[in-house]
Amino acid sequence: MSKIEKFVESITPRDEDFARWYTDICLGAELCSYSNVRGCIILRPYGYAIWELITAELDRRFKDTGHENVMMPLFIPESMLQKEKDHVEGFAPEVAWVTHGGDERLTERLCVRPTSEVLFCDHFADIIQSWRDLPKLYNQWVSVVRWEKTTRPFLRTREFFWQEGHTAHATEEDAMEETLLMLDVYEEFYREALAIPVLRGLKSESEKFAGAVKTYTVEAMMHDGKALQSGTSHYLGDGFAKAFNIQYTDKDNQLRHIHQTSWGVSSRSIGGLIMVHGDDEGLVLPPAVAPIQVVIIPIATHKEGVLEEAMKLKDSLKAAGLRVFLDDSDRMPGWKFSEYEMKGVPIRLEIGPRDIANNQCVAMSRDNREKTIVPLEDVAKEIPVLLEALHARMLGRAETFMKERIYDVDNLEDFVKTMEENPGFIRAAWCGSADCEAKIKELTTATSRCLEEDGDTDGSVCVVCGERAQHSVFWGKAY
RNA sequence: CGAGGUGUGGCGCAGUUGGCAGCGCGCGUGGUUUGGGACCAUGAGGCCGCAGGUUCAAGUCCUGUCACCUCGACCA
Repeated sequence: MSKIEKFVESITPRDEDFARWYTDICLGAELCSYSNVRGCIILRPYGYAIWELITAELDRRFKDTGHENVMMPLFIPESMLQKEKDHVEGFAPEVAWVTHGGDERLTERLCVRPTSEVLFCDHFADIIQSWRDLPKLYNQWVSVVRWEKTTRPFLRTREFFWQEGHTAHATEEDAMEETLLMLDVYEEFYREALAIPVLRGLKSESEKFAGAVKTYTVEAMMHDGKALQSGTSHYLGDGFAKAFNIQYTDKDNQLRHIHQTSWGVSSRSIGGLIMVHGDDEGLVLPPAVAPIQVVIIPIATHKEGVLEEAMKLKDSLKAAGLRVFLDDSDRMPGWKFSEYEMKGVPIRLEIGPRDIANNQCVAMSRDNREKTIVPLEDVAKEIPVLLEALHARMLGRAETFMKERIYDVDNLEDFVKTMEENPGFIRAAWCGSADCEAKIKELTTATSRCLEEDGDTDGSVCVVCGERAQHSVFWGKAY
């Protein structure tokens, strides 16, 4: 490790200053740039390429589950936003308003969408008449604006990129099924595409989405033990339908309100990727979302045959369906090693005169720095195997990390002490009262992340008040 | 929104009692190099965040303003 350290001076050690380390990676790996627009970032090509892969992974899953993409307007008239009371109250403090068109003051202010529930509702009211029109399974890929006061790249910016799914169903059962299905999709996406394990479960009343009946969440644990709310799926009930008068004629000729869901994952997931997998050398990307899966670094490019062999390698990997990049620039090899480690490229292939003499190349896996000698003729077959193993190690490592940092606690004193001394989550029983939840937040700054699914509360009592417990809850400090 | 911090070539910084705007990295060109961030030579690049003021003279002093960063309260 000491040998490596001196070559990477530009990045702050992770365990010395986590926040600065995070920023160093965002900038150093060229994911984004700060812009001169306050609170907004510029996604650079490498960062955007990751986002494109994330969107592709999610979009495929949405299509596989029967969803269609649409596009709603960027603006919401004030009167439309105000139709659902809880919803407005939740978002009012952080909406941006358009008051002028050209020189003229608008007769009605337009809000820049912070989320699009009301736009979808307005549209659903227009297109839904009969039970035959249901369900409507829509999604959109857009950016939204929330006027945040404190911002950080990817984790909290005033404009961010996301998908928001909005669905309309005939019955509560159908809508609940959809809500949970999309939670499954998110969990599977995080594990299989991002190699990030998540806790999943229901949000408490105080943590749920403004206007929702129930909010489900997937929560990931970052390397510093803090929680990142990584995706949410809401059962909206028929509250929006009543506010917007969205009714359909059922088979029995009765008018009924629809039941709705909404669900979203944002560019914040890139922040999770950094904070779960990154190390002191930089980013570490799981193959599924790595813009470059294999980088080929030729050694001594001026020597006979080196570039030719490197190009052959590139062609055979490309033919095998991999995203591969050959860096034939005149940088020093050592410089390139550091550069692609910073960028988290899963596998580096070195090929030089010595390798060529032996009809081989050297593959290094980014996550554990292990080198494997691969015969040239086996490259197209062996690299996918290495990539698969790398993904499995990343997921396994993150899973172990999280499991080792979930502490079971049964009294308030231990709760406070554990939260102070150990980064991570606490699992503790809770009576369900908002007062007890607030008490924990006041004492520790930790919040309830989610209620444990099938959590066992038999015979246990609330960690705060000692009343009979209703839920087993995961608590943690959150981003 | 509170508290702090920073604005000087692309980036990181220095600039003393006010007196020629500098250094490192990066960048261009030529050459030698190439298995963990090379070296030599030679170049280019600045309205010192912005606006006032004090002064013979302001990067430096005064007033105002803007932007960004970090940490806290609220949020994907």
